[in-house]
Amino acid sequence: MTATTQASKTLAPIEREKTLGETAYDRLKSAIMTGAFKPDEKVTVRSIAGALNVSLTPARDALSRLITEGALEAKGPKTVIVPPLNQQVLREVAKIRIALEGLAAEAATPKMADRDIDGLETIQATLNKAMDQEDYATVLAANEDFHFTIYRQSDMPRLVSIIESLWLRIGPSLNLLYPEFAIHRAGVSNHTEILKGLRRGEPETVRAAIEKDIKDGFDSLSALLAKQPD
Amino acid sequence: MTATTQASKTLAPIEREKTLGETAYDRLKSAIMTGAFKPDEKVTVRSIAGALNVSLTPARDALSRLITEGALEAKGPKTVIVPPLNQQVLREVAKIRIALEGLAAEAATPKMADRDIDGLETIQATLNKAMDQEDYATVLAANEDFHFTIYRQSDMPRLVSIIESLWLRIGPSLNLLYPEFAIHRAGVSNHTEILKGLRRGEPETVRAAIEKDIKDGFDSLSALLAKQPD
DNA sequence: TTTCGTATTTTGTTGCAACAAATATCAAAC
DNA sequence: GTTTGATATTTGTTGCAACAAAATACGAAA
Repeated sequence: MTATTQASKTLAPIEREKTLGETAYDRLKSAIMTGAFKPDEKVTVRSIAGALNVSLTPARDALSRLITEGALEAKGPKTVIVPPLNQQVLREVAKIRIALEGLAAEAATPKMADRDIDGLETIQATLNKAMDQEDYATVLAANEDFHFTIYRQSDMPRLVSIIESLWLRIGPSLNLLYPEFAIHRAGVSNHTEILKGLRRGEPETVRAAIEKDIKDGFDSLSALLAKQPD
Repeated sequence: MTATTQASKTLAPIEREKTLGETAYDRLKSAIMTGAFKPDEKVTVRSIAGALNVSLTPARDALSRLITEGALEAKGPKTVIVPPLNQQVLREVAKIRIALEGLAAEAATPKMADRDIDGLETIQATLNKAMDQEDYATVLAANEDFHFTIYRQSDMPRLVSIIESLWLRIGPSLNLLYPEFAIHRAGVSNHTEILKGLRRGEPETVRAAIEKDIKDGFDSLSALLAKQPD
């Protein structure tokens, strides 16, 4: 056995430093997702560049990618905004989410090991606790964690990344409309049902519960949106 | 009635000249879709810039967006390729397509007017004729036209653009594997069934036919892929 | 107070150069 | 022939300046 073969068992591949553009993209994406920008807020290349302390190039890079993904929207020729949510967009996104997250959940179910489900229950405990403490930022983060921990087990990376872009589309408004949204505690019973289905290894049960979770969320958001001044 | 109101009925909005980056993106996308690049072929910023006669900036812009969409793939830190299709990717894309194109077709059915369906039949005639003449480039273009003419009627623009990115993912290989693929003439009877369902206004019929069309295409491609040297 | 035209400022786009890193090339040694 | 290693070339990234176009602020007129 040669040295290289031995090494290959020990050494992890060198973590390649991401490019500035990539980092800017990640940071911006996460900022949008956690509601750092309000819907309709203007986002300029120079403001991003300044905030991240990089030149125009990587900032522009990040913006352009987020626009392609639909997380940002070109309103005028020189104005990029965080797209606001209206009933029509919300309805469309909900329909797509039901189709795709249902698919992901169904595919993931047979691949979830018991320890994976244990992890999910830990996440759900975090969510519940944060809900009691009215720590809504943590609630949202835990909810996202809960869903994507399942989806990632589907072994369908392209599917997961499409779902991500859909979440990105409602993230800003979700953050804005919380805490009102949270009062309903809509998700709790659905999550319990999801966990039950996973334990039993019943893909159809999990799919149904996921679909109901999305529908409930849609109803709450839709109602809130209707009351919104605009 | 004022002059502006009259004008609004006659004047189309001024066609805003696209940016170079945008144009580069469109051109590159269409080139990929029509199989101008072979799978695994390397694509460099400078080669694109040279071919389109623009500087690095717009070319880089276009590349970066296509990578985000998954139409191109970063292999190494400095190598971008047209992603080759393997069984696993093909299977995943097929599952997503069935979910999404089924949804789009179902949503589009009640919104298709008779004249829209007439247009579809014209497209299908073009497809059949091109098939007889073994003009496969036209066959592929007509097939794409047929599907997206339906999907666009769904009035779900985000859904359509996700579907587009999925087609982009298999486009290059599809072009490569034609004409063998075409021999099966797989799509013809499915398209007939789609048209029938549309005429009758039966969303479920259309969905089923679309799903079968995708499945048949998947089977053919999968078989061809299995015989592929690589 | 509102509307409209003008001036000022802000902003995106594009090209380009410099740099570092990755890739390709090729000759020598086994 | 195959592998190794050094060298040369190609390549992506980043910052920056110049420009044109758009957004904004401002002020005058109604």
